[in-house]
Amino acid sequence: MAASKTPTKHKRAVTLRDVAEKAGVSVSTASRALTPGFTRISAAVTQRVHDAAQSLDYRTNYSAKATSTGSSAFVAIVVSDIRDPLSAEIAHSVTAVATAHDLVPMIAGTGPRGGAGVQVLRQLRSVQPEAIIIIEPPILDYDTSPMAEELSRYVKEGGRVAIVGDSMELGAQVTLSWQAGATDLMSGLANRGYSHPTIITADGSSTAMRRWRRGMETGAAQDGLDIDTWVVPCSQMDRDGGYSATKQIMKSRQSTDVVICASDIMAIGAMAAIRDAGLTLGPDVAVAGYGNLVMADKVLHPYLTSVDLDLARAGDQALTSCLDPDPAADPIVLDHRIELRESTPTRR
Amino acid sequence: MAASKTPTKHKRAVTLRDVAEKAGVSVSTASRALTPGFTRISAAVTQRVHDAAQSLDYRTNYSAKATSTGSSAFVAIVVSDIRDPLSAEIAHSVTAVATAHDLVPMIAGTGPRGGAGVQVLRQLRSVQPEAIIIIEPPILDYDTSPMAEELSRYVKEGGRVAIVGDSMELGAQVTLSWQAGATDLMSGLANRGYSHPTIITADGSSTAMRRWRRGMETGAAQDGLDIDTWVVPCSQMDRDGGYSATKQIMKSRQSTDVVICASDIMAIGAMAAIRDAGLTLGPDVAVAGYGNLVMADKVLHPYLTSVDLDLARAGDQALTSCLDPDPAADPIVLDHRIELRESTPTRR
DNA sequence: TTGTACGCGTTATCAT
DNA sequence: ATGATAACGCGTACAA
Repeated sequence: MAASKTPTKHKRAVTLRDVAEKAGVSVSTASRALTPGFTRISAAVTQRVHDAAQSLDYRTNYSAKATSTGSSAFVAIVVSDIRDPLSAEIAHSVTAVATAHDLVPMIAGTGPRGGAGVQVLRQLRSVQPEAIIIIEPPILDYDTSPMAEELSRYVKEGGRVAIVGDSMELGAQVTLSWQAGATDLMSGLANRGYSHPTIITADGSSTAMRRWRRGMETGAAQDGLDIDTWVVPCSQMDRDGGYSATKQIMKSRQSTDVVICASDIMAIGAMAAIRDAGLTLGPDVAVAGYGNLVMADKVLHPYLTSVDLDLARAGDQALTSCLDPDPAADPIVLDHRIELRESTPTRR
Repeated sequence: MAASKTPTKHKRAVTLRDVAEKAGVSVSTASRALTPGFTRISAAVTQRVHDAAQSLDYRTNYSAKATSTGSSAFVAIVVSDIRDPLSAEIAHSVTAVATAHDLVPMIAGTGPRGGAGVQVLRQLRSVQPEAIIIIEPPILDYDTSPMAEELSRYVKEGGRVAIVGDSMELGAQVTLSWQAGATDLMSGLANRGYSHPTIITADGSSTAMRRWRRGMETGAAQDGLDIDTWVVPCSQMDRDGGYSATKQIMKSRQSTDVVICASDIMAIGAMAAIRDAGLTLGPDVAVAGYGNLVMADKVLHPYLTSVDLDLARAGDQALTSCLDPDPAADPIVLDHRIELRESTPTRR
């Protein structure tokens, strides 16, 4: 917690004044020559200044620029844990877009259950980034209102905010396709001949999970199917949770012909449970996941039926729409793409 | 590539001047009152200033502070791809330590093959962070000298650098236990009765892979074992690469009793190949991985024999040692822990 | 087209 | 112990 004892005194880096002197012009002329959009300046001088800058290896001092202009060239990305593959995928797309816009991405983590969230946001407010992008995990097991309050202060100061998730009504909203994707997946499975689906979802007040479940129900209703639901605790949305849930499902609901998991990781556990029970994956009981994570893809490729959530566009949309001067009132719902693969073969 | 067209003009946030006015003191007094280490100031004034700051919800402007002091409270983390689980794990530990030191972590990606690395570093140089931490992937399939050159400029300006990896001789060095860990793993397997190991490694000039291979050879020599080596292209260090390599190994080298993969992901593929060949994993042919990734652990827990590389400490070591005023000359080699699990059962 | 002068918010130096 | 004032590096209105 203590501030670092000996803040490094940087040796004076090359400054704009140095460039100006070397080019034989005033500082302001040098500044203008190096500003891309500037026209009223002679080509000769522009060239001289650029040459000087290059030979001195000059870099603009962002801090100074920020104090001068009031805007900072930073974009802050807040995740709960960067190690979470889904968060990482979205964060990656934000960084890519940010870099393309000459913005410097910063990443901060709130820690488990969003514990350090408020502290992190306070720190970020000191940095005055152009925008703060909040990436929420699909399972949100904590209260987001303290963070929302801190964010609203940032907004009052003119900051832009985008939320990838559903918990806060603040700034630009980008939500993954939890509902429509679920409906389409269910329809797709019905088309492949499945009639007794059991879905594994999570308890708690997660909006994403609620939507997912509703989407599944809608899809089932469209095709006149009954749907069995198995609920696991939020903390069990991993391989082990999927494994034990599936094991019990196969004991208690033997008519089940497909297990649909709310995450790919759980689906991996489900597949293991089916194999360990001596059943054949697919013909006996099929498995579908949700999210189409690169990681799961790497592990199981090309095998697990899943729903691609277009995560790469999530970051793009979030950053673009919250930097957009016109505030798009409605939440942006991302696309999805059903990926029917070998884990759910067509049923005769 | 274009700069964002309309840099947001932030409304004037609360400034130190506002706080000073509200507290009825001068700006400099307010500044001192809010600086933790300051003594020569009356308790009453300190209290008034803190109250004013709190009621106005004042936040220090880091940019202004940076222009004034010349040091910036930032730590930059450079990875090639944040989605890589190994990089993410290390980056996570850096962010945790950085936050504890009141430093703001920034993450930037170099893109595939380090393509945007130089550009990113140039941008970071504009930010003048306290330190830049480079996290290299174990398989380095590109030339790092352009980045090294850019980094050396940063160092000349007084910046601190740490490299988690082996490719650059610059700043503080932290290297994962590629060699000793490999030796220990091989010994551990020999103890469990394995006598015909085949290792799957990657070609190219990766230092990490070279060390790993040497470590394996050392371990094998200690126990008087012969070692078979299978080399795959760098680009094939994934599940599919492990799968097809193992398939061919089992055809051509039927005496193999354990396949040791240079990564957990490849090991997952290897396990699938063994099963698909109708063999029993373990008794017929065993499999070991390397890295003990959380991800692989989640997918296979508690199953795959692997070597834990103490990634959580990597970030800590990197940041701490490069901020340390005394430059530790020797590279820091991290610990490892052999995890012998069910995928390599004791052989009778 | 170019230079002068001032402001951004903060810390550091010198008085008092 | 406190306050006035000068820096820090850069952008920019204004003047030339």
